[in-house]
Amino acid sequence: MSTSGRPRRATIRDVALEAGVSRGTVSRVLNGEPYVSAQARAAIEAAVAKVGYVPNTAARNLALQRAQAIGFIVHEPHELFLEDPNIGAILLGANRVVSGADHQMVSLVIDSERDSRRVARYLSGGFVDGAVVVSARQNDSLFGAIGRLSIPATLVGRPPADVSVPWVGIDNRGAAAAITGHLVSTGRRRIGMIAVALDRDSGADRLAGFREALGDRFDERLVVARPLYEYTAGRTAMEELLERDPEVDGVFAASDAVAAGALDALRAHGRRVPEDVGVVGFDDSSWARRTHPQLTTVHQPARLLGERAAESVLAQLRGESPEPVGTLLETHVVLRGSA
Amino acid sequence: MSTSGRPRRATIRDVALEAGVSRGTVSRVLNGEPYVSAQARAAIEAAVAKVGYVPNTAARNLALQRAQAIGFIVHEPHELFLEDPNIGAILLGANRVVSGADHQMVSLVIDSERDSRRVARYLSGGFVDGAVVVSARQNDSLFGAIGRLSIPATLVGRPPADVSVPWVGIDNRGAAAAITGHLVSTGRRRIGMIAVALDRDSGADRLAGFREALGDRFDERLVVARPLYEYTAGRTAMEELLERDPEVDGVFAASDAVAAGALDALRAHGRRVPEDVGVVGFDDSSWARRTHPQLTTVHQPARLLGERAAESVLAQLRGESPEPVGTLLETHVVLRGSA
DNA sequence: TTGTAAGCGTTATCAT
DNA sequence: ATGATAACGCTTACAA
Repeated sequence: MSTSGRPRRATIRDVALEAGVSRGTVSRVLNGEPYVSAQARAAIEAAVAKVGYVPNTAARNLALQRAQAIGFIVHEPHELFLEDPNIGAILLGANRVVSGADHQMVSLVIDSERDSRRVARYLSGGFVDGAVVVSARQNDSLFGAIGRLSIPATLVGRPPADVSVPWVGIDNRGAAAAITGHLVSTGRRRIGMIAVALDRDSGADRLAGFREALGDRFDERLVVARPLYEYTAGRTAMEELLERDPEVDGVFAASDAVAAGALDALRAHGRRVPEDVGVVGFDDSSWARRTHPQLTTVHQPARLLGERAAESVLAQLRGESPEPVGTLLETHVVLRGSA
Repeated sequence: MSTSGRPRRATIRDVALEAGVSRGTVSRVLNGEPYVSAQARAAIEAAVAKVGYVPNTAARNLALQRAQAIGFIVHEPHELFLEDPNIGAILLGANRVVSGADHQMVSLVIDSERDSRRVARYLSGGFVDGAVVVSARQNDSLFGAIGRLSIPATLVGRPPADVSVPWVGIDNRGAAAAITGHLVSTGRRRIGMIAVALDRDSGADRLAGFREALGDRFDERLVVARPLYEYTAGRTAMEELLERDPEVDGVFAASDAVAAGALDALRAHGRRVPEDVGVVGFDDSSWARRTHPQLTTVHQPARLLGERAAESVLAQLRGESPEPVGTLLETHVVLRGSA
């Protein structure tokens, strides 16, 4: 009388038994190696089907010392991971090249200290061979983990000065200066900014570009800051801006989602856009075409950023370019109705 | 003269050597087990730090026969995975309970036959202990894989009749009937529908509910179908509807994103909402509050769906409730300005 | 062409 | 309280 638990999953051993060959031969067939008799191959294939064999990847990874998987790590509140079309496009691009290389991309979202530890643990296994890291904070504990594991990683966005790791990004500062310049050149005199995520390179650099473009005209009372790139942040920040100075006639919002919020706040206060105040955004995300009027904004090649980052990780995996190096991708201003 | 490759990662063995104890003791300390001398513990902790030990999860999973990870599988074009706020909310909910149970959630997106195979392979490893499956098609090859692996899985949405697997969902048909009823009861006479994703239970059921609510008044010329829940689908479908019958005074769009598109198409054709035509959506997603006017729609507890699905998988992992069973969550109509 | 056996890094049982 | 040692399922020399 045997107590039967949940049916054990078939292993190579079972296949070998069934086919009347050794495990080594089974493994060879499974991996499409040459030097196996047609006879053995047929028997093994039949046996695989019969016992319902599926390979155990954990064991395989352990033996092979690799996982055929790349992590896509986002350090961002979950809400934003979903709302932010930029991250989405980056993910899309990365996934395209990762699957093209026949690796599996696994997305991991970090939203707390606990998450951070769990992800570090996850990375430490043979679970992923490398990682694309998005929207890390300037002082992210993740950097420590990645360094310790010495696992190939590439950042999207510029890393803090003291960590050296390959990265791809855009010239946030230059782009911000360019679009602010558009506001200036179209005659706006009292220009404010809704600055966001100043704890990240993107946020800080966009503010720097704004300041640079305005020169003497820069008035720090006209910049209001928010922690996250969100629609509602745009609404409330715009309210605050109008309170501080009802005469503002130009606004640079640090992202399109934020600009959309600003637009609605302006409408609520009876301001016409672009007649009374010109508004510009950043990203050229799907938000930009859904506002009324549509947004003048900075086009950022988000998808391409993802592709490049993934390619960089794969290259590192192949042992190429060991030294960290940053790549800047081009941006450009796209003119629509809002300014 | 030794050729030195990339530095090998430290193992338990290295720690044991360094600390002058056996591997067994190290393992015990690492797993916080009792019955270890303070002395040994201290020595081991020092050694761990010194050699920079990080555990190998693949080996651990192999030995333990579990991965502490749950897959979140979305069968959807990547673009939509990002745009669809519903999926986002489901993911959020699932992730909340998965991380709460100290498991890692890994998201896998299927967008091609090749992806499908790769994901099946991935699942087959010791990589995930179970899976939450979202937006599967009625004849999804994934079902085969999951059945073969006999890995605990729970669907979000009703599975096809011939597969028996636990699921959570909403009464799409009843909800669609209810919101269509609102259109009827507010005096709309020529009511059309923009039906979407008829190859999935949600899409088909919403159409069924619409038909049911209209009874004799149902006119199949007034329903135009689209494959995916997208904003642009709403725009073009609304155009088509206006062409087919310029007199339509009510529209049920199968999702809020689609309704938003319809709204913009109506505006472009000089129709006022809700004066000339009433529009209702489905989901009560973030879209619903960003349109002008805001949408009257069906509230669907997306986040809760994700939580329940994840809980169900965890329960199965604990060996509970072996037999498949479906759960329906409540929805309700929320009235805003669009109808 | 095929079988044998030694790893891969953990955990867990059983002595001690 | 701790040390051996046998799994876990797979790959891969090396022998035959």
